[in-house]
Order: sequence, then structure tokens, then C-alpha cells
Amino acid sequence: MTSSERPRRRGRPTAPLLSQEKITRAAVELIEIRGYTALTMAALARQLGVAPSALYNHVSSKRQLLLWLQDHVNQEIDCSDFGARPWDAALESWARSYREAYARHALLVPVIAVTPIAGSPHTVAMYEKVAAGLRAGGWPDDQVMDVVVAVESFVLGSALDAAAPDDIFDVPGDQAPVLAAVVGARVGRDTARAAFDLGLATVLAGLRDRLKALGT
Amino acid sequence: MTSSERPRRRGRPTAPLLSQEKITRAAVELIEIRGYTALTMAALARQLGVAPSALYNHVSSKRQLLLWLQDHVNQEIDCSDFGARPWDAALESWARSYREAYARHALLVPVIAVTPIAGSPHTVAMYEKVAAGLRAGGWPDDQVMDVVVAVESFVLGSALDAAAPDDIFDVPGDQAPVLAAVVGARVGRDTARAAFDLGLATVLAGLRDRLKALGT
DNA sequence: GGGCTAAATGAGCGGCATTCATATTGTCTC
DNA sequence: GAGACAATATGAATGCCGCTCATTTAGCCC
Repeated sequence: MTSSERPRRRGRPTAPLLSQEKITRAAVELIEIRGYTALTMAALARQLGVAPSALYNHVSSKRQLLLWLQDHVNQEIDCSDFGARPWDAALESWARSYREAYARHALLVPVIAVTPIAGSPHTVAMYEKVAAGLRAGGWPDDQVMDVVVAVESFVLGSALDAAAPDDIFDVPGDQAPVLAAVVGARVGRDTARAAFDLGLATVLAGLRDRLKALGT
Repeated sequence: MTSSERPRRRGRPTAPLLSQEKITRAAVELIEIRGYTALTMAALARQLGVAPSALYNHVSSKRQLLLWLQDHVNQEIDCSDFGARPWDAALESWARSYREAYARHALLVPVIAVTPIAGSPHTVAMYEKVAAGLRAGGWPDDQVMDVVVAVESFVLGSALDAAAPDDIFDVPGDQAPVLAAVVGARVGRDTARAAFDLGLATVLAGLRDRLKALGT
């Protein structure tokens, strides 16, 4: 135990120990192993074999780190169907992939929802592809972003819901009999998934109708 | 400056200075005046004219305080249309009211999304009313909560979106021409509101269709 | 009136993000 | 090659924050 610490060099190393790439990867690893509460600058530095203050030569703040993380997570979202399949099918697979990615990163949701995308290249590329797909599908320019944001709102809300415990609506039957009954009527299912599926199907059906109505 | 401090008594006061009611009200005031980042236990104690440690005789943790806050905010949500109007009209006014309440309390969203409702009486009452309204509208028991959760997911996602800056999608036109074009096509509008309106109308239309289809 | 309990105070703890002085080394310039 | 400079590490220190604890005081009950 006493000799396991490699001698830490002071001063500039031959090759940089850190980079955006390495820091982001380490953060993802840390989160996957020990969860979001374990993501502290000290723990991250530890993971990288470096002093906490060294991080600040590469990342300006923890918030900045979360933005890197956001862009990294957005890379995992599959939007390849846009341009290859009809807009509604592409929107559906995009939404599913989007939800899955953020169900694993629910703590990022409130961050990404309010952060400008300009500094995140992969994120910009994703929206570009989605916007182009909707436009090509016949949506008028002034409604494309409304559709995107509406679907995205549903997806992010559903990602939060997916992070909730299964028994979140459990309640003593004498206080709220109807609630207890309808909650009881769905036991056994993957409830978050069922709600998402119902909502997504509903949204897509509504959007198809709306676009059709626009054409007349 | 030197004499303005009222002499703080040590030990038990004649009448309690604190209660759940008073603490919650003070927290709401603090948030409305100085925002969520200003909501610290120290600042809250200051607002109440009390030492920080005194709070812990009444509230077990800051998380507990946020749950009180949640129940308080949920009280503001109007679900009076359930039972008075058709289920879809009631769902719409509920969703609008819900979104407005949490647009002002976006930081609570990630907390409420994953917290069991059992300890929050007003919250339970709200869901009871919503569930009863949907059931009375003809929704089968095993789908009521899916509908509620789907709509709620959309509402909470939209509340987060409402807290975002207007220029969140602004991006240099050469990087993402289509995105820049469709973002530009909606300038001037209240964009978050427009996306919510489109999404809500879409969801409601889809739900009406789905319920109709169930009947056949 | 003696003991129990409720409810305040203030000191202090550990964890956190962040800053700063300092050290070391590679690179560029003359 | 020497000297200046920039990049990048270390480790000590700072300040905020949630929270705990020993202590004090006042009301209530027997």
C-alpha cells in the first residue's frame, strides 16, 4: 500500500496528461461506474491520476465539463434515419434513441435544456440533420423548430420519468381510491416505457394529421 | 449599523418562530426575489430571522424543503376543470396551468420527476382528480396513468424549455444552413410558447383519436 | 418545583468548486 | 547554446454550503 503511488512529477510533463477528450472519457467512465453524485472535480482528477487543480488548465469550470459531456452524449443519438426514411419514421427512431441516451444521463437534462448549442459541434450537427429531414418531409420553415422543440420536450420529460422509481405513484388506497386503482391496473409492466410509447405514438399521429391538414 | 440587530434569544422562545408553513413561504419569497441559486439554508434562515441550525428542528434536509416546495407549487396547478368539462378540455387547461407553475420553478423539475408523491398531500389530491376525470371520460383503467405520465412528461420538458434563453438555437449560418434558416423563420414569436402550443394541440388530437379507436 | 421536551444558538466539520503561487519543461529566438 | 516565454503540472488555501452537536432556555406535566 505504501509504495503504490507513482512519483508525481511537478511542473510541465513531457506530453500533456490531459485533454478535452481524456477528461470527457474519464467523466463518462466515472458516471457509469459510480453515478452522477460521484462526479466531483476531485474524483475526476483522481480517475485521471492528476491533481484537481490540473483540470482547470483544460476546462474552465464544472459547468463547462457538463457541456462537453452533453455533446458527447448527443453523439450517441442516432439520427441517421433522417434522409433515409420518411420524416415521421425518422422522427420516431430519433426520439427513441434520444430518450435512451438521456435516461442514462438524467442529471444532464436540466443543463442541456437551457444551454445554447453553438459551442457543441455534434449537437449542432444533430439539429441540422433533424431540421433538414423535417423540411424535406414537407414541414414549412416556420414550424420546423416548433416540432423539434415539442418532440424534444416530450423526450426529455420522458427521460426524467425513466429515472424515477417504479413506485413513485404508490399511495394508500383510502386517501385516493381512483388513483390507487389506476396505478394498480398497470403493475408488472415497464411503466415508464409504456407511457413513453403511448405518448410518442400519440404525438406522431397528431403530427401526421397536422401536416396533412397544412397541405389542404 | 451597530445597533440594528435585535437581541437574539437563546433557548426556547415563547412561541415557535418556525413551522413548515413559515419556512415554505419564506423559501418561495426568497426564490421569487433572488432566484433559485439564492436558496441556501443560510439565506433562508436569514430571511426568517433565525440561525441556520434552527431550521433543522423543523425540516430534516434541504431535499425535504424542496419537497415541501413542490407540494406548495402543485397547489397552484388548476385541475378544477376535471369533472366540470370534457376530459380533453380539462386535460388541456391542467397542462397549461401545470407548465406555467413549473416554468417559474424549473429547478424543481428534476426533483419532482423522481420523488414519490405519497408524502405530498396536495400532489396526491391533484392526481386523484386527474385520474378520476380521465376515467370518467372513458379511458380504461390500465391506460389512465400512461396518459397522465405522457402528458406530464411533455409538460415538464416544456417547462424546462420555457426557462431556456431565446437564442439557444442560434448558430453561425455557414455551419448549419438549414438549422439557421428554420431558426430564423420563427424570430419575433414567443418560441417556447409556440412549441408548447403546437405540441399540446398535437397530443390532445392524438389522444382523442386513440380513445375513439378504443371504442370501436 | 423537578423533570421532560421543544426549539432556539453558535461553534465547527467535511465536502465541494475554484484560485493562486510556484515549479518544471518544451519551444522559439537570437 | 542561452535566455525568454508559454504550457501544464503541484499543493496549499479560500469560501460557500449542507449539516451536526453541545448547550441553553422556556413552557408543560406530574
